[in-house]
Amino acid sequence: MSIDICALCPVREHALCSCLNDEERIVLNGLSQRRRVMAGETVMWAGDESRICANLQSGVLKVVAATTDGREQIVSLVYPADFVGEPYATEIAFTVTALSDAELCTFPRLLFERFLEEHARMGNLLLQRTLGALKDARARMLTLARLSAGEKVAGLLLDMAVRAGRHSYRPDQSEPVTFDLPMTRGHMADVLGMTIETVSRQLTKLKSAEVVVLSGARTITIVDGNALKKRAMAA
Amino acid sequence: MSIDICALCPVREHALCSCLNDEERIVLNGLSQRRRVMAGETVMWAGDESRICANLQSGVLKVVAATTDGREQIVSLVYPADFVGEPYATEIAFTVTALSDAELCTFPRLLFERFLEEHARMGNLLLQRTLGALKDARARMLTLARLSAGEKVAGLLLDMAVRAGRHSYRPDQSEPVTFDLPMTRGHMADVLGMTIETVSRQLTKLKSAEVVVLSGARTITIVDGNALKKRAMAA
DNA sequence: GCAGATCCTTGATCCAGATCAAGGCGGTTC
DNA sequence: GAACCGCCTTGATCTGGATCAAGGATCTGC
Repeated sequence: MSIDICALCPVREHALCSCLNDEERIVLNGLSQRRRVMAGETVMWAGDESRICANLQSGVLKVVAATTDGREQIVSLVYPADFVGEPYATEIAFTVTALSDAELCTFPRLLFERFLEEHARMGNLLLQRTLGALKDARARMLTLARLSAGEKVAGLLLDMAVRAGRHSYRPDQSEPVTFDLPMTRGHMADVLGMTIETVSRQLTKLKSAEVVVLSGARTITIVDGNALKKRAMAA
Repeated sequence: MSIDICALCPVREHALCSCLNDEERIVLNGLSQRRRVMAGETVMWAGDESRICANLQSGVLKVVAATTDGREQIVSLVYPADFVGEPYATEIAFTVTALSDAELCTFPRLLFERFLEEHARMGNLLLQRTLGALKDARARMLTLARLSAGEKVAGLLLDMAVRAGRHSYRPDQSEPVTFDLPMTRGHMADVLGMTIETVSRQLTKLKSAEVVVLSGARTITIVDGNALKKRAMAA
Protein backbone atom coordinates (compact mmCIF):
# COMPACT_ATOMS: atom_id res chain seq x y z
CA MET A 1 0.00 0.00 0.00
CA SER A 2 1.49 3.34 -1.06
CA ILE A 3 1.55 6.22 1.38
CA ASP A 4 -0.62 9.26 0.68
CA ILE A 5 1.87 11.07 -1.46
CA CYS A 6 -0.76 13.53 -2.67
CA ALA A 7 -0.56 15.27 0.69
CA LEU A 8 2.83 16.59 -0.39
CA CYS A 9 1.78 17.48 -3.92
CA PRO A 10 2.47 21.16 -4.66
CA VAL A 11 -0.45 21.40 -7.10
CA ARG A 12 -3.09 19.30 -5.33
CA GLU A 13 -5.37 22.32 -5.06
CA HIS A 14 -5.22 23.20 -8.75
CA ALA A 15 -4.62 20.05 -10.80
CA LEU A 16 -7.38 17.96 -12.39
CA CYS A 17 -7.52 15.71 -9.34
CA SER A 18 -8.57 18.60 -7.09
CA CYS A 19 -12.18 17.70 -7.90
CA LEU A 20 -11.89 14.24 -6.33
CA ASN A 21 -12.78 13.21 -2.78
CA ASP A 22 -10.19 11.42 -0.61
CA GLU A 23 -11.35 7.98 -1.59
CA GLU A 24 -11.26 8.66 -5.33
CA ARG A 25 -7.95 10.42 -5.04
CA ILE A 26 -6.38 7.41 -3.39
CA VAL A 27 -7.54 5.20 -6.27
CA LEU A 28 -6.06 7.59 -8.83
CA ASN A 29 -2.88 7.88 -6.82
CA GLY A 30 -2.58 4.11 -7.06
CA LEU A 31 -2.28 4.45 -10.84
CA SER A 32 0.24 7.25 -10.73
CA GLN A 33 3.97 7.37 -10.91
CA ARG A 34 6.20 10.35 -10.16
CA ARG A 35 8.74 11.32 -12.79
CA ARG A 36 11.51 13.91 -12.77
CA VAL A 37 12.99 15.29 -15.97
CA MET A 38 15.92 17.61 -16.51
CA ALA A 39 15.86 20.81 -18.54
CA GLY A 40 16.06 19.88 -22.21
CA GLU A 41 14.86 16.32 -21.72
CA THR A 42 11.93 15.16 -23.85
CA VAL A 43 8.90 13.72 -22.06
CA MET A 44 7.14 12.29 -25.12
CA TRP A 45 8.03 12.10 -28.80
CA ALA A 46 5.72 12.77 -31.74
CA GLY A 47 5.18 9.52 -33.59
CA ASP A 48 5.50 7.29 -30.52
CA GLU A 49 2.59 5.40 -29.08
CA SER A 50 0.54 7.51 -26.64
CA ARG A 51 1.23 5.67 -23.39
CA ILE A 52 1.04 8.26 -20.62
CA CYS A 53 -0.82 11.37 -19.49
CA ALA A 54 0.34 13.56 -16.64
CA ASN A 55 -0.20 16.51 -14.36
CA LEU A 56 2.74 18.87 -14.17
CA GLN A 57 3.84 19.45 -10.57
CA SER A 58 6.72 21.85 -11.13
CA GLY A 59 8.76 23.37 -13.96
CA VAL A 60 7.71 24.41 -17.46
CA LEU A 61 7.26 22.23 -20.56
CA LYS A 62 6.88 23.08 -24.24
CA VAL A 63 4.60 21.29 -26.70
CA VAL A 64 6.10 21.39 -30.18
CA ALA A 65 4.72 20.79 -33.67
CA ALA A 66 7.31 20.14 -36.35
CA THR A 67 7.50 19.58 -40.09
CA THR A 68 9.37 16.58 -41.47
CA ASP A 69 12.21 18.86 -42.54
CA GLY A 70 12.78 20.28 -39.09
CA ARG A 71 10.89 23.56 -38.90
CA GLU A 72 9.37 23.89 -35.43
CA GLN A 73 6.55 25.74 -33.73
CA ILE A 74 5.83 25.75 -30.00
CA VAL A 75 2.06 25.25 -29.82
CA SER A 76 1.68 25.39 -26.06
CA LEU A 77 3.53 26.06 -22.83
CA VAL A 78 2.65 23.85 -19.87
CA TYR A 79 2.82 25.35 -16.38
CA PRO A 80 2.47 23.65 -12.97
CA ALA A 81 -1.01 22.12 -12.37
CA ASP A 82 -1.62 21.91 -16.11
CA PHE A 83 -2.50 18.61 -17.73
CA VAL A 84 -0.29 17.24 -20.49
CA GLY A 85 -0.60 14.27 -22.81
CA GLU A 86 -2.93 12.98 -25.50
CA PRO A 87 -5.72 10.80 -24.13
CA TYR A 88 -7.82 8.93 -26.72
CA ALA A 89 -5.00 9.19 -29.27
CA THR A 90 -3.03 6.11 -30.22
CA GLU A 91 -0.06 8.03 -31.59
CA ILE A 92 1.54 11.14 -30.07
CA ALA A 93 1.13 14.13 -32.40
CA PHE A 94 3.33 16.68 -30.61
CA THR A 95 6.69 16.34 -28.89
CA VAL A 96 6.77 17.54 -25.26
CA THR A 97 10.09 18.76 -23.84
CA ALA A 98 11.10 20.30 -20.52
CA LEU A 99 12.26 23.92 -20.63
CA SER A 100 13.41 23.72 -17.02
CA ASP A 101 13.86 20.82 -14.60
CA ALA A 102 10.38 19.50 -13.98
CA GLU A 103 8.31 17.00 -11.99
CA LEU A 104 5.34 15.11 -13.35
CA CYS A 105 2.67 12.90 -11.86
CA THR A 106 2.07 10.39 -14.68
CA PHE A 107 -0.71 7.88 -15.43
CA PRO A 108 -0.84 5.07 -17.97
CA ARG A 109 -3.11 6.39 -20.72
CA LEU A 110 -5.58 3.50 -20.86
CA LEU A 111 -6.07 3.35 -17.10
CA PHE A 112 -6.43 7.12 -17.03
CA GLU A 113 -9.13 6.99 -19.71
CA ARG A 114 -10.99 4.30 -17.78
CA PHE A 115 -10.74 6.41 -14.63
CA LEU A 116 -12.10 9.44 -16.51
CA GLU A 117 -15.07 7.44 -17.73
CA GLU A 118 -15.83 6.15 -14.25
CA HIS A 119 -15.45 9.56 -12.61
CA ALA A 120 -17.57 11.92 -14.61
CA ARG A 121 -16.76 14.96 -12.53
CA MET A 122 -13.10 14.72 -13.45
CA GLY A 123 -14.04 13.98 -17.06
CA ASN A 124 -16.08 17.14 -17.07
CA LEU A 125 -13.24 19.16 -15.57
CA LEU A 126 -10.85 17.87 -18.22
CA LEU A 127 -13.43 18.83 -20.85
CA GLN A 128 -13.52 22.36 -19.48
CA ARG A 129 -9.75 22.61 -19.47
CA THR A 130 -9.53 21.23 -22.98
CA LEU A 131 -12.08 23.79 -24.16
CA GLY A 132 -9.91 26.45 -22.55
CA ALA A 133 -6.81 25.12 -24.29
CA LEU A 134 -8.71 25.15 -27.59
CA LYS A 135 -9.68 28.78 -27.10
CA ASP A 136 -6.04 29.58 -26.35
CA ALA A 137 -4.79 27.77 -29.43
CA ARG A 138 -7.30 29.58 -31.63
CA ALA A 139 -6.39 32.96 -30.20
CA ARG A 140 -2.76 32.19 -30.91
CA MET A 141 -3.64 31.28 -34.50
CA LEU A 142 -4.73 34.88 -34.96
CA THR A 143 -1.49 36.08 -33.40
CA LEU A 144 0.69 33.88 -35.58
CA ALA A 145 -1.10 34.70 -38.81
CA ARG A 146 -2.03 38.34 -38.55
CA LEU A 147 -0.01 40.27 -35.98
CA SER A 148 3.22 42.14 -36.70
CA ALA A 149 6.48 41.25 -34.96
CA GLY A 150 6.07 44.20 -32.60
CA GLU A 151 2.55 43.20 -31.61
CA LYS A 152 3.59 39.59 -31.04
CA VAL A 153 6.45 40.46 -28.71
CA ALA A 154 4.43 43.01 -26.74
CA GLY A 155 1.64 40.46 -26.31
CA LEU A 156 3.99 37.73 -25.14
CA LEU A 157 5.58 40.02 -22.57
CA LEU A 158 2.16 40.82 -21.13
CA ASP A 159 1.32 37.11 -21.06
CA MET A 160 4.52 36.28 -19.26
CA ALA A 161 4.06 39.10 -16.78
CA VAL A 162 0.84 37.38 -15.75
CA ARG A 163 1.85 33.72 -15.97
CA ALA A 164 5.48 33.82 -14.89
CA GLY A 165 5.46 37.03 -12.84
CA ARG A 166 2.62 38.24 -10.66
CA HIS A 167 -0.64 36.51 -11.40
CA SER A 168 -2.44 39.65 -10.41
CA TYR A 169 -0.67 41.92 -12.92
CA ARG A 170 -2.93 44.35 -14.78
CA PRO A 171 -1.12 46.53 -17.34
CA ASP A 172 -3.75 49.26 -16.98
CA GLN A 173 -2.74 50.23 -13.47
CA SER A 174 0.67 51.17 -14.67
CA GLU A 175 2.92 50.56 -11.69
CA PRO A 176 6.15 48.93 -12.98
CA VAL A 177 6.65 45.16 -12.56
CA THR A 178 9.95 43.31 -12.64
CA PHE A 179 10.30 39.59 -13.34
CA ASP A 180 12.57 37.04 -14.96
CA LEU A 181 11.74 35.92 -18.46
CA PRO A 182 11.06 32.19 -18.18
CA MET A 183 12.62 31.39 -21.56
CA THR A 184 15.40 32.23 -24.02
CA ARG A 185 15.04 34.48 -27.07
CA GLY A 186 15.07 31.31 -29.11
CA HIS A 187 12.04 29.92 -27.30
CA MET A 188 10.21 33.22 -27.63
CA ALA A 189 10.88 33.07 -31.34
CA ASP A 190 9.56 29.49 -31.46
CA VAL A 191 6.40 30.53 -29.64
CA LEU A 192 5.77 33.55 -31.84
CA GLY A 193 6.68 32.02 -35.18
CA MET A 194 9.59 34.29 -35.92
CA THR A 195 13.41 34.34 -35.66
CA ILE A 196 15.69 35.07 -32.71
CA GLU A 197 17.03 38.18 -34.41
CA THR A 198 13.60 39.72 -34.87
CA VAL A 199 12.66 39.05 -31.24
CA SER A 200 15.87 40.69 -30.10
CA ARG A 201 15.34 43.73 -32.30
CA GLN A 202 11.80 44.19 -31.05
CA LEU A 203 12.95 44.03 -27.44
CA THR A 204 15.63 46.61 -28.19
CA LYS A 205 12.96 48.80 -29.73
CA LEU A 206 10.77 48.54 -26.60
CA LYS A 207 13.82 49.42 -24.51
CA SER A 208 14.67 52.47 -26.63
CA ALA A 209 11.06 53.61 -26.36
CA GLU A 210 11.41 53.27 -22.56
CA VAL A 211 8.43 50.97 -22.38
CA VAL A 212 10.57 48.33 -20.65
CA VAL A 213 13.97 48.12 -18.95
CA LEU A 214 16.21 45.12 -19.58
CA SER A 215 18.70 44.37 -16.80
CA GLY A 216 20.79 41.60 -18.23
CA ALA A 217 19.23 39.43 -20.90
CA ARG A 218 16.74 37.69 -18.64
CA THR A 219 15.39 40.25 -16.20
CA ILE A 220 12.79 42.69 -17.44
CA THR A 221 10.85 45.57 -15.92
CA ILE A 222 7.66 46.68 -17.58
CA VAL A 223 7.77 50.43 -17.01
CA ASP A 224 4.76 51.53 -19.03
CA GLY A 225 2.14 48.78 -19.06
CA ASN A 226 -0.34 50.90 -20.96
CA ALA A 227 2.07 51.61 -23.77
CA LEU A 228 2.91 47.91 -23.95
CA LYS A 229 -0.76 47.00 -24.10
CA LYS A 230 -1.30 49.55 -26.85
CA ARG A 231 1.47 47.91 -28.87
CA ALA A 232 -0.06 44.46 -28.33
CA MET A 233 -3.43 45.45 -29.89
CA ALA A 234 -5.29 42.15 -30.10
CA ALA A 235 -7.02 41.00 -26.94
CA MET B 1 -45.33 16.51 -26.97
CA SER B 2 -43.01 17.07 -29.91
CA ILE B 3 -42.74 14.45 -32.63
CA ASP B 4 -39.55 12.48 -32.99
CA ILE B 5 -37.83 14.90 -35.30
CA CYS B 6 -34.47 13.17 -34.83
CA ALA B 7 -35.69 10.38 -37.11
CA LEU B 8 -35.37 12.84 -40.00
CA CYS B 9 -32.03 14.27 -38.88
CA PRO B 10 -29.41 13.93 -41.62
CA VAL B 11 -26.56 13.64 -39.13
CA ARG B 12 -28.14 11.46 -36.44
CA GLU B 13 -25.54 8.75 -37.02
CA HIS B 14 -22.55 11.07 -36.66
CA ALA B 15 -23.41 13.94 -34.34
CA LEU B 16 -22.68 13.99 -30.61
CA CYS B 17 -26.13 12.61 -29.86
CA SER B 18 -25.40 9.38 -31.76
CA CYS B 19 -24.12 7.93 -28.48
CA LEU B 20 -27.52 8.27 -26.77
CA ASN B 21 -30.22 5.64 -26.47
CA ASP B 22 -33.78 6.42 -27.62
CA GLU B 23 -34.93 7.57 -24.23
CA GLU B 24 -32.01 9.94 -23.67
CA ARG B 25 -32.25 11.25 -27.18
CA ILE B 26 -35.88 12.19 -26.67
CA VAL B 27 -34.93 14.18 -23.57
CA LEU B 28 -32.21 16.04 -25.45
CA ASN B 29 -34.55 16.60 -28.37
CA GLY B 30 -36.91 18.29 -25.92
CA LEU B 31 -34.26 20.94 -25.30
CA SER B 32 -33.45 21.52 -28.94
CA GLN B 33 -34.59 24.01 -31.48
CA ARG B 34 -33.98 23.88 -35.21
CA ARG B 35 -32.53 26.99 -36.82
CA ARG B 36 -31.90 27.83 -40.47
CA VAL B 37 -29.40 30.47 -41.50
CA MET B 38 -28.58 31.89 -44.91
CA ALA B 39 -25.14 32.12 -46.46
CA GLY B 40 -23.34 35.07 -44.91
CA GLU B 41 -25.54 35.22 -41.83
CA THR B 42 -23.78 35.22 -38.45
CA VAL B 43 -24.81 32.56 -35.93
CA MET B 44 -23.02 34.01 -32.90
CA TRP B 45 -20.98 37.17 -32.32
CA ALA B 46 -17.73 37.45 -30.39
CA GLY B 47 -18.36 39.49 -27.26
CA ASP B 48 -21.99 38.39 -26.86
CA GLU B 49 -23.13 36.19 -24.03
CA SER B 50 -22.66 32.46 -24.76
CA ARG B 51 -26.27 31.34 -24.91
CA ILE B 52 -26.42 28.41 -27.33
CA CYS B 53 -24.52 25.37 -28.51
CA ALA B 54 -25.45 23.39 -31.60
CA ASN B 55 -24.90 20.46 -33.89
CA LEU B 56 -24.57 21.40 -37.54
CA GLN B 57 -27.02 19.46 -39.70
CA SER B 58 -26.16 20.84 -43.12
CA GLY B 59 -24.01 23.54 -44.70
CA VAL B 60 -20.60 24.89 -43.70
CA LEU B 61 -19.75 27.48 -41.04
CA LYS B 62 -16.60 29.45 -40.32
CA VAL B 63 -15.25 30.30 -36.86
CA VAL B 64 -13.39 33.60 -36.95
CA ALA B 65 -10.91 35.30 -34.63
CA ALA B 66 -10.44 39.03 -35.18
CA THR B 67 -8.33 41.89 -33.88
CA THR B 68 -10.01 45.09 -32.72
CA ASP B 69 -8.82 46.84 -35.88
CA GLY B 70 -10.47 44.34 -38.20
CA ARG B 71 -7.83 41.83 -39.22
CA GLU B 72 -9.42 38.38 -39.39
CA GLN B 73 -8.36 34.77 -39.22
CA ILE B 74 -10.61 31.76 -39.79
CA VAL B 75 -9.67 29.40 -36.96
CA SER B 76 -11.99 26.54 -37.86
CA LEU B 77 -14.41 25.29 -40.47
CA VAL B 78 -17.50 23.49 -39.23
CA TYR B 79 -18.96 20.69 -41.35
CA PRO B 80 -22.22 18.72 -40.94
CA ALA B 81 -22.34 16.61 -37.74
CA ASP B 82 -19.73 18.86 -36.11
CA PHE B 83 -20.43 20.54 -32.80
CA VAL B 84 -20.26 24.34 -32.57
CA GLY B 85 -20.48 26.77 -29.68
CA GLU B 86 -18.66 27.55 -26.47
CA PRO B 87 -19.97 25.59 -23.49
CA TYR B 88 -18.65 26.64 -20.07
CA ALA B 89 -17.79 30.10 -21.42
CA THR B 90 -19.83 33.11 -20.40
CA GLU B 91 -18.76 35.28 -23.31
CA ILE B 92 -18.37 34.18 -26.92
CA ALA B 93 -14.72 34.46 -28.03
CA PHE B 94 -15.11 33.76 -31.75
CA THR B 95 -17.71 34.87 -34.27
CA VAL B 96 -19.42 32.03 -36.18
CA THR B 97 -20.80 32.76 -39.66
CA ALA B 98 -22.42 30.59 -42.34
CA LEU B 99 -20.44 30.15 -45.56
CA SER B 100 -23.43 28.49 -47.21
CA ASP B 101 -27.07 28.14 -46.25
CA ALA B 102 -27.07 25.96 -43.18
CA GLU B 103 -29.27 24.14 -40.65
CA LEU B 104 -28.49 23.84 -36.96
CA CYS B 105 -29.94 21.87 -34.07
CA THR B 106 -29.44 24.29 -31.17
CA PHE B 107 -29.53 23.89 -27.38
CA PRO B 108 -29.57 26.53 -24.65
CA ARG B 109 -26.04 26.48 -23.23
CA LEU B 110 -26.91 25.99 -19.57
CA LEU B 111 -29.36 23.17 -20.22
CA PHE B 112 -26.85 21.56 -22.55
CA GLU B 113 -24.15 21.71 -19.87
CA ARG B 114 -26.50 20.14 -17.36
CA PHE B 115 -27.37 17.41 -19.85
CA LEU B 116 -23.64 16.76 -20.44
CA GLU B 117 -23.02 16.38 -16.74
CA GLU B 118 -25.93 13.98 -16.35
CA HIS B 119 -24.99 11.90 -19.39
CA ALA B 120 -21.35 11.07 -18.98
CA ARG B 121 -21.10 9.11 -22.20
CA MET B 122 -21.96 12.19 -24.23
CA GLY B 123 -19.66 14.29 -22.05
CA ASN B 124 -16.89 11.88 -22.84
CA LEU B 125 -17.63 11.97 -26.55
CA LEU B 126 -17.54 15.77 -26.53
CA LEU B 127 -14.21 15.56 -24.70
CA GLN B 128 -12.82 13.33 -27.43
CA ARG B 129 -14.05 15.67 -30.14
CA THR B 130 -12.65 18.69 -28.34
CA LEU B 131 -9.29 16.96 -28.03
CA GLY B 132 -9.45 16.32 -31.76
CA ALA B 133 -10.26 19.97 -32.44
CA LEU B 134 -7.33 20.99 -30.24
CA LYS B 135 -4.98 18.76 -32.21
CA ASP B 136 -6.31 20.29 -35.41
CA ALA B 137 -5.83 23.83 -34.15
CA ARG B 138 -2.28 23.09 -33.08
CA ALA B 139 -1.40 21.49 -36.39
CA ARG B 140 -2.75 24.58 -38.09
CA MET B 141 -0.59 26.79 -35.88
CA LEU B 142 2.42 25.11 -37.46
CA THR B 143 0.96 25.70 -40.91
CA LEU B 144 0.24 29.37 -40.27
CA ALA B 145 3.60 30.14 -38.71
CA ARG B 146 6.08 28.06 -40.64
CA LEU B 147 4.84 26.90 -44.04
CA SER B 148 5.34 28.77 -47.30
CA ALA B 149 2.42 29.99 -49.39
CA GLY B 150 2.84 27.06 -51.76
CA GLU B 151 2.82 24.51 -48.97
CA LYS B 152 -0.23 26.08 -47.38
CA VAL B 153 -2.31 26.00 -50.56
CA ALA B 154 -1.28 22.45 -51.44
CA GLY B 155 -2.18 21.30 -47.94
CA LEU B 156 -5.57 22.99 -48.02
CA LEU B 157 -6.43 21.41 -51.37
CA LEU B 158 -5.64 17.96 -49.99
CA ASP B 159 -7.75 18.71 -46.92
CA MET B 160 -10.66 19.82 -49.03
CA ALA B 161 -10.35 16.81 -51.31
CA VAL B 162 -10.98 14.68 -48.24
CA ARG B 163 -13.55 16.78 -46.38
CA ALA B 164 -15.52 18.31 -49.22
CA GLY B 165 -14.85 15.74 -51.95
CA ARG B 166 -14.50 12.01 -51.42
CA HIS B 167 -13.93 11.06 -47.83
CA SER B 168 -11.93 8.11 -49.01
CA TYR B 169 -9.43 10.15 -51.04
CA ARG B 170 -5.79 9.10 -50.65
CA PRO B 171 -3.33 11.21 -52.66
CA ASP B 172 -0.85 8.33 -52.83
CA GLN B 173 -2.98 6.21 -55.14
CA SER B 174 -2.82 8.85 -57.78
CA GLU B 175 -6.05 8.47 -59.68
CA PRO B 176 -7.40 11.98 -60.44
CA VAL B 177 -10.28 13.37 -58.33
CA THR B 178 -12.61 16.19 -59.32
CA PHE B 179 -14.63 18.22 -56.83
CA ASP B 180 -16.00 21.71 -56.20
CA LEU B 181 -14.06 23.99 -53.90
CA PRO B 182 -16.40 24.72 -51.00
CA MET B 183 -15.20 28.31 -50.60
CA THR B 184 -14.02 31.44 -52.39
CA ARG B 185 -10.39 32.50 -52.83
CA GLY B 186 -11.03 35.06 -50.13
CA HIS B 187 -12.06 32.41 -47.63
CA MET B 188 -9.06 30.27 -48.52
CA ALA B 189 -6.87 33.29 -47.83
CA ASP B 190 -8.59 33.81 -44.49
CA VAL B 191 -8.01 30.18 -43.53
CA LEU B 192 -4.35 30.21 -44.53
CA GLY B 193 -3.41 33.62 -43.20
CA MET B 194 -2.52 35.15 -46.56
CA THR B 195 -4.05 37.38 -49.25
CA ILE B 196 -6.42 36.54 -52.12
CA GLU B 197 -3.76 37.43 -54.66
CA THR B 198 -1.22 35.03 -53.23
CA VAL B 199 -3.76 32.18 -53.13
CA SER B 200 -4.66 32.85 -56.75
CA ARG B 201 -1.03 32.92 -57.85
CA GLN B 202 -0.28 29.65 -56.07
CA LEU B 203 -3.25 27.97 -57.75
CA THR B 204 -2.06 29.25 -61.11
CA LYS B 205 1.36 27.82 -60.36
CA LEU B 206 -0.12 24.39 -59.57
CA LYS B 207 -2.10 24.58 -62.79
CA SER B 208 0.98 25.45 -64.87
CA ALA B 209 2.85 22.58 -63.27
CA GLU B 210 -0.07 20.33 -64.32
CA VAL B 211 -0.58 19.14 -60.77
CA VAL B 212 -4.21 20.26 -60.91
CA VAL B 213 -6.74 21.34 -63.56
CA LEU B 214 -9.03 24.28 -62.87
CA SER B 215 -12.32 24.21 -64.84
CA GLY B 216 -13.87 27.53 -63.99
CA ALA B 217 -12.89 29.12 -60.73
CA ARG B 218 -14.62 26.64 -58.48
CA THR B 219 -14.14 23.17 -59.98
CA ILE B 220 -10.80 21.51 -59.49
CA THR B 221 -9.27 18.20 -60.55
CA ILE B 222 -6.27 16.90 -58.67
CA VAL B 223 -4.31 15.23 -61.44
CA ASP B 224 -1.14 14.32 -59.58
CA GLY B 225 -1.92 13.66 -55.94
CA ASN B 226 1.62 12.62 -55.16
CA ALA B 227 3.09 15.83 -56.49
CA LEU B 228 0.54 17.80 -54.50
CA LYS B 229 1.40 15.89 -51.35
CA LYS B 230 5.07 16.52 -51.95
CA ARG B 231 4.38 20.25 -52.16
CA ALA B 232 2.37 20.16 -48.93
CA MET B 233 5.27 18.72 -46.90
CA ALA B 234 3.98 18.87 -43.34
CA ALA B 235 1.77 15.96 -42.29
C1' DG C 1 40.41 33.81 -13.76
C1' DC C 2 40.55 31.53 -18.06
C1' DA C 3 38.66 28.42 -22.02
C1' DG C 4 34.76 27.20 -24.10
C1' DA C 5 30.02 27.15 -24.85
C1' DT C 6 25.72 29.34 -25.07
C1' DC C 7 23.03 33.13 -25.63
C1' DC C 8 22.23 37.74 -27.22
C1' DT C 9 22.73 41.98 -30.11
C1' DT C 10 23.53 44.53 -34.14
C1' DG C 11 24.45 45.38 -39.05
C1' DA C 12 23.92 44.38 -44.14
C1' DT C 13 21.41 42.25 -47.58
C1' DC C 14 17.73 39.63 -49.67
C1' DC C 15 13.24 37.90 -50.88
C1' DA C 16 8.43 35.97 -50.23
C1' DG C 17 4.44 37.73 -49.95
C1' DA C 18 1.73 42.13 -49.17
C1' DT C 19 -0.05 46.00 -51.42
C1' DC C 20 -1.53 48.76 -55.22
C1' DA C 21 -3.63 48.73 -59.68
C1' DA C 22 -5.99 47.18 -63.75
C1' DG C 23 -8.70 44.36 -66.27
C1' DG C 24 -11.28 39.63 -67.35
C1' DC C 25 -14.86 36.19 -66.63
C1' DG C 26 -19.48 34.43 -65.31
C1' DG C 27 -23.96 35.11 -63.47
C1' DT C 28 -28.08 37.74 -62.77
C1' DT C 29 -31.54 41.33 -63.73
C1' DC C 30 -34.68 43.66 -66.52
C1' DG D 1 -28.39 41.54 -74.84
C1' DA D 2 -26.65 45.29 -72.16
C1' DA D 3 -25.35 46.75 -67.82
C1' DC D 4 -23.94 45.40 -63.46
C1' DC D 5 -21.72 43.00 -59.70
C1' DG D 6 -19.04 39.76 -57.28
C1' DC D 7 -15.19 36.98 -57.93
C1' DC D 8 -10.84 35.91 -59.94
C1' DT D 9 -6.34 36.66 -62.36
C1' DT D 10 -2.26 39.03 -63.52
C1' DG D 11 1.23 42.65 -63.38
C1' DA D 12 4.26 46.17 -60.93
C1' DT D 13 6.12 47.67 -56.88
C1' DC D 14 7.15 47.83 -51.98
C1' DT D 15 8.47 46.16 -47.44
C1' DG D 16 8.68 43.47 -43.01
C1' DG D 17 11.01 40.09 -41.46
C1' DA D 18 14.25 36.27 -42.84
C1' DT D 19 18.84 35.25 -43.71
C1' DC D 20 23.74 35.86 -43.56
C1' DA D 21 27.51 37.52 -40.87
C1' DA D 22 30.18 39.26 -37.10
C1' DG D 23 31.12 40.23 -32.63
C1' DG D 24 29.79 41.00 -27.42
C1' DA D 25 27.84 39.31 -22.92
C1' DT D 26 27.08 35.64 -19.54
C1' DC D 27 27.64 31.43 -17.59
C1' DT D 28 30.14 26.87 -16.47
C1' DG D 29 33.55 24.01 -15.05
C1' DC D 30 38.18 23.56 -13.80
